[in-house]
Order: sequence, then structure tokens, then C-alpha cells
Amino acid sequence: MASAKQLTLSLVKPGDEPVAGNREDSHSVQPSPWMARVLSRDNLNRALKQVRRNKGAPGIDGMTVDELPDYLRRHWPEIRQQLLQQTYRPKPVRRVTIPKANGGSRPLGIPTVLDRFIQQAIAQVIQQDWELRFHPRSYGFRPGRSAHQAVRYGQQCAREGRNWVVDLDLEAFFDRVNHDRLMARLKRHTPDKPLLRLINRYLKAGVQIDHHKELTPEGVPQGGPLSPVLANVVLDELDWELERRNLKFARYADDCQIYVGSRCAGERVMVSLTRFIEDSLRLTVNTRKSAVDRPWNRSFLGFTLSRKGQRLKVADKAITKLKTQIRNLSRRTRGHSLA
DNA sequence: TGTCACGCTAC
RNA sequence: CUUGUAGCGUGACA
Repeated sequence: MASAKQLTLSLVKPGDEPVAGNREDSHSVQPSPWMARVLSRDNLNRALKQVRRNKGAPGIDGMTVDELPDYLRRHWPEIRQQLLQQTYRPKPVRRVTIPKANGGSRPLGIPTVLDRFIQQAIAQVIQQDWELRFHPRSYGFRPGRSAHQAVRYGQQCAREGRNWVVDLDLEAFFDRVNHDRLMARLKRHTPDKPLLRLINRYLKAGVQIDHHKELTPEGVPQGGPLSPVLANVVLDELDWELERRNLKFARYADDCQIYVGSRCAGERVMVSLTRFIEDSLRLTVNTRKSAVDRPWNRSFLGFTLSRKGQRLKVADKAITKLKTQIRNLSRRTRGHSLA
């Protein structure tokens, strides 16, 4: 079995940096600056490692992550060529529905392992472009940041006297991302035509249902390696709008809390922000789950802030979840040892 | 440094 | 057997 290192080294020749004065012919296309970064040896190496490490299930073509290295060894040169010539077409995603904790269901969109590999390579580049531009109070899906840090900041706001919170929840956030808004926003710090075109093709790749594909005019697939960073690019617009209004907030994916000093201010913010999100971002605010309330009445990322703003409490929901898990675990191990 | 489990948050 | 992805955390091993 060939090691991952050996494999990618043979996949990508050192010549992927443009050679000066290289004559253009039909067999070699000069990569655009961003495509060169996506297709660089080191970046592809990291991407392949990540996809294999996840050990995820196959997409519509049935190819497993263990089969991917062998497939790439045979087909990567032509795929790479298609990517450079902008003729590559991603496969539609596979639809799998999984239950959510609150009783609902979550539609996953599982790309083929090849597309997960390419998306991962793109995601690593996009993340580089955007990480420093993202708002400091955006905590979800970002390296070096955690839910704990988001909650700690909320606690600090409450301690400083902002004892009211606007708790915003967006409806089916990933599934309703507006493609035009996303692409326009993406162009700001990733101004590369070929790469943007490829990303747009991933957005429009569709979902395979039986034998035909269903269009995806909106949304990013829940299950694509690229989706989290794209989600942050969309909501980056919200972050800087909040900043412009001098509001204190913490956001983790679509879960956003804004800390204000009075109920009145909270109501005002809720109304105007709902309009901004629906008009400008083209997203829907979930009015059932959103609310203006005191921080100690709401749970945020599995925690609730205590009344004095000095302590963090693990939310009741998280406690009961843990308890049932422990019960199940002890019952199961007991059963096994008896049998 | 690197590999492998497990847990939590989010979609 | 079915279930994808990102981030963080704990532990183990070398």
C-alpha cells in the first residue's frame, strides 16, 4: 500500500508553478493565481489527508475514501487539466436525512469523495484569504476559536451591564444561502474568475434523486467541506453591519446573540436587524426561536449565563443529554458483561 | 512533531 | 449495515 505522501508527490509534478515564457498550447494551461494555490502540492496533500482522516461514506458514485488514492493515481492528471481548463463538472450530492436532537430532520448533501477532496483544497485557500478579514466576534467554524470563547465574551458583555440579549436564529441557514449574495461577497477577497466559477459550479451541482438531478438554486450542501467557510463569508456581511451599528455580539454559525442594555433597545434591534437579514442577506429569521430576553433565560451554545454574570452554567438541555448518555452507556456495558 | 480514540458546539 | 462537514476540547500511543 502506497503512502499518502508518495501518492500525491507522483500526482502533482513540481512544475505546477508557471514557468516563465512557457508557450501556451492546448495541453498546458497557465493556472490563475488562486487555482495555482488550490492545486499546489502542499495544499492537495493536506486536503487528501483530511478527507481520508474523516473516513466518511461515499457519494453517488459509491467510491470509498480508501479507493480515492488509487483512483487519483490513475485519473488526477486529466482531472487537474479539466480544473485548469474550467471544464470540470462536480457530481451532484447524495441526499441522506438524519434526525436532529430536537426531533426534526437534517438533510445532508454528501459529495463524492473526489469532490470532497477538491472542495477541501478550495476551502483551505478561501480560509487563508478570509481568516484575517472575518470579524473577531465570529466564532463558528474558525481555527483557534470555540463555542466556549463565544459564551465567555457574552458573559463579559452581561457583566458590563448589557443585561438584555437579542437571540437571533436563522431558518434552515445552510439550505437557504443565496448564491448571488455569496458569490458577490466572495469576490471581495477572492477575486479570481476561474476559482469563483468552480465554486459556483459546486453550488449548482444539484442533488441526485433516483435517476435525475434536482437543481440547487440556493443553499450550500450540509456535508461539503467548503460549506462552513462559505457560510461564514455570507454572515460576514451581518457581522460588519452589527459593527457599523456599534452593537456588541457573539456569533457561532447562525446562532447569534446581541447584547444590549434594555428591553426597549433589544426590541428595536430585533426589528431592524430582521429587516436587514431578509432584505440584504436574503435569509429568513426564525421568529419562533428568536427572542429578546434576559441572558440567564436563554441557552447559548450549550451554556446559560448566570444572573450575576459571573458564572457559566451548563444548559439544562446539555445536562439531561449527558445523563441519558451515561444511563445508556452503563446499561449497555452491564448487559454485555452479564451476557 | 505525528497517529488514533472519545466528547462537545454548529450546519 | 445505514450518517456528511467544520471547529474546539479530553485522553491514549509513538
